[in-house]
Amino acid sequence: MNLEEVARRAGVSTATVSRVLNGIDVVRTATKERVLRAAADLEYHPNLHARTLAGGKSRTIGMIASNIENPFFLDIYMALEDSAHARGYEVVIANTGYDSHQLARCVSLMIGRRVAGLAVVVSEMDQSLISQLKRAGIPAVFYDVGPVEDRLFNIRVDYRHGIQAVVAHLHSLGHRRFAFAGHHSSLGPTSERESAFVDAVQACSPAATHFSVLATDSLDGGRRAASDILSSGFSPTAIVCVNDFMAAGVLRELNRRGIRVPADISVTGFDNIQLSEYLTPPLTTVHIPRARIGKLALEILVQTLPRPESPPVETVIEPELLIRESTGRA
Amino acid sequence: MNLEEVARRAGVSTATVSRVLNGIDVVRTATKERVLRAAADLEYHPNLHARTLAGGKSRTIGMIASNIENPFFLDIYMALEDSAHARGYEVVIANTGYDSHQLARCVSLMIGRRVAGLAVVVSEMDQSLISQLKRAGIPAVFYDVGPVEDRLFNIRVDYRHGIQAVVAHLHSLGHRRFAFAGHHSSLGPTSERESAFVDAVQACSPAATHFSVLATDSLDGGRRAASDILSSGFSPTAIVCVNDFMAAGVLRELNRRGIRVPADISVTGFDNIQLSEYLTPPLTTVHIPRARIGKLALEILVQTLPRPESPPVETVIEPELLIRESTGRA
DNA sequence: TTGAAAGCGCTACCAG
DNA sequence: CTGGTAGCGCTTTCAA
Repeated sequence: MNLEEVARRAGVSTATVSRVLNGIDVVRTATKERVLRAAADLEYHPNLHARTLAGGKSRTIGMIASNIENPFFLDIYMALEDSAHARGYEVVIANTGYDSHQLARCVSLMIGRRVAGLAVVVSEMDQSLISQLKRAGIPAVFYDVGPVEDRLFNIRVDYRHGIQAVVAHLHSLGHRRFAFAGHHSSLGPTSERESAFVDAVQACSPAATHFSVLATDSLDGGRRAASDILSSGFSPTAIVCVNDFMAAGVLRELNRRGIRVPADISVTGFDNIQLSEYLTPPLTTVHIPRARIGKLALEILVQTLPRPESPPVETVIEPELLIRESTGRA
Repeated sequence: MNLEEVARRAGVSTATVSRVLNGIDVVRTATKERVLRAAADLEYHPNLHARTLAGGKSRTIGMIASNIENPFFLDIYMALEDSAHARGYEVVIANTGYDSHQLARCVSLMIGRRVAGLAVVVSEMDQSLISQLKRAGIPAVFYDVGPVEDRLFNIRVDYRHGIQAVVAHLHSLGHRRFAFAGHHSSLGPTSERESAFVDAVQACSPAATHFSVLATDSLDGGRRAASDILSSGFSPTAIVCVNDFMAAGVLRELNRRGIRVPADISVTGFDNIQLSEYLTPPLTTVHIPRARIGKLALEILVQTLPRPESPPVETVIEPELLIRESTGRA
C-alpha cells in the first residue's frame, strides 16, 4: 500500500497525493477530496521511513534516560512528549540503566534514527558521545549534574544547593549523625551527589559525622541501603536519600524493623515525585519541576532547529525544600 | 555522512560496505578491516530509515499501553524490551491514556513506522483497528480482558478468577460490605472488571452488599476513589481496588483520615507491582507475571514473523492470590 | 493546479 | 570476493 496506489485510485499523480497529504494547499478542492477518499478507502498509512528519507528531516525527538523505572525520568518523558505532540513531533525513548556502554548504544541508535533533537537525561556523559552528536548535527539538551564542557544546551538543577537545604533543615532539628543512601551512577567514579552531601554535612558543623552507602536506584536498592546502614555500626539519626525512589525503600525497611520515622530516625528524599506524598509518612524532600524540565527541553530543541548556530545556553533550576512528615527532632 | 563516503574512503563500493556492516561474511578480511576503519574514522551511523526502506523490513517492535505511569505497563514494556534486544530488535512505546482517540493515533503511528510486530496492552480495542493492523500485515499480540474476536494473538489473564479469589478471601475473613475502586477504561461502557467484582460478591453470599466508584488510574485517582467511597454513606469493611496503583492512593487517603488498615477497613490490590510490597501495610494483591507477559509477547511476535499464516493463538495466564498485611478480619 | 522525474541512503540481486 | 545498479516509498524541484 503506497502513494502510487492511492494516486492511481484517485486518478492523479503521486506528487498530488503527496501535496494533499502534507497539507500543501494548492490543490483544487475537488481533486483533494478525491485523494482523501482514495486514501481512506485504501486505509493508507504513509511510510514514515520513506517520508523521513525523502524529506531529509525527521519529526521525532529522542530522549535518553538513566532509569525510566524511576518516576522522575518518566515524568520528564511525559512532559516532553506532551509538548512534542503539541508541536507535531513524536518522541522515542531509550534507557541506559546507568550503564555507559548502554549509553553509547542509545546515542548510536538515536543518530541512526536521525532524530530531530535529543534530550539526554543521564548522570554523566562521555565527551566523545557529545562530539558525535555535534558532528551528526543533532541538537541536544542535557539535563544532569556533570560539568558543562561544550554541551549544546544544558538544563541544570543545583543539586548541591538542594542537599545543603536538606542537611541544614536536619541540622536545625538537632541531627548530627547523617547517613547517605545513594546509587551507583557507574558513569562517574566518585558521585557528585555524594560529595555534595559530604560537603554539606561538614559545612554545617565540625561535630557532625556521616556515613554513605550505595545501592541500585530502585525500591529494592533503597531497602538494601537502609539495611546496610543499620548493620554498619554507625547509627544515624537521619538518612538522606539521593532521591525519593530509593527513600521509599528506605522507609519500608525501617518500618519492617519497627524503627519509627521520624521519631527514631528522620528520612529525606529528593525530586518530589508524586509517590513521595503517598508514603507513610509523607516524605520531606526537595522539589524538582520535572514537568517544567520536560517542556523546556522540547522548546529548546524545536526552537533550535531553525537556527543551528545559536550559542550554548544554560538554564539553571533552583530546587526547593519541601518539609513533610518524615523529618523531626533528633 | 553516508555509505558512499565510507565506500570512497575505503576504496570499495557501497555494496561492499553494506556487506561488511551487515555481517554478510564473504568479504576478504583485509577489505573488511579497511571498511571498518573508514566507518569508524568517519563516525558513520547508518541511516536506519534508509535501511528499513531498502530492506523492506523493520527491526523494531511497537508497544501500545494504556498508562505507562502505572508500573504494571512499564514492567511489561521493560521485559518486552529486554527480550527484544536479545533478539536484535528495538522497541518503541506509545501511550493512550485510556483514550480511544489516542489509541487510533497510536495504531496509525505504528503502521506508519512499519513495525515488525506490535504488542497492544490496552483494555479495549476497536474492531476496525484490528483489521487495519491485519491489512497492514503487522503481527500483533493483544493483552487485555476484552472479547477474543479475531485478534491475531492473545495473552489473557483470567481477571474474573483473580477477583473471585480476592472476594472469597475477604468473605472468609467475615467481610460483607464491599466497595470497589475502579478506573474509567473509557473504551468500554460497562467495565468488565467492575462486573467481575459485582458477580463475585453476589456469588459469595446473597447477604453481601457492594458499592462501586470510578476514578483515574493514578495515585491521586485512588485517593479520590477512597474519598468518594467514604463520603457515600455506604460504609464498607473492605475496599477492593482494580489494581495496586490505585490501591496505593486508597491506602494513603485512609491513613490520612486515621482509618487503620486492616483493623478498620481491609484493602486489596491487583497486579502485584513491586510498589505493593513497599506500602504501609504491604498490600494483599493478585500476582500477574508482567515479566512473563512481556517476554511471551515478544516471542510470539518474532516467532510469527517467518510464518504469517499461523492460526490465532490464545495463551491464558492464571492469576494468583497473594495475602499480605492489608487484609484482616472484619 | 498538476505531472514527470530526480534523488534521499541503503539493500539485494546479478555479473564478473 | 567485489562492483554495478535497480529499486524501497516519498518529497520536491522544474515544467507544463
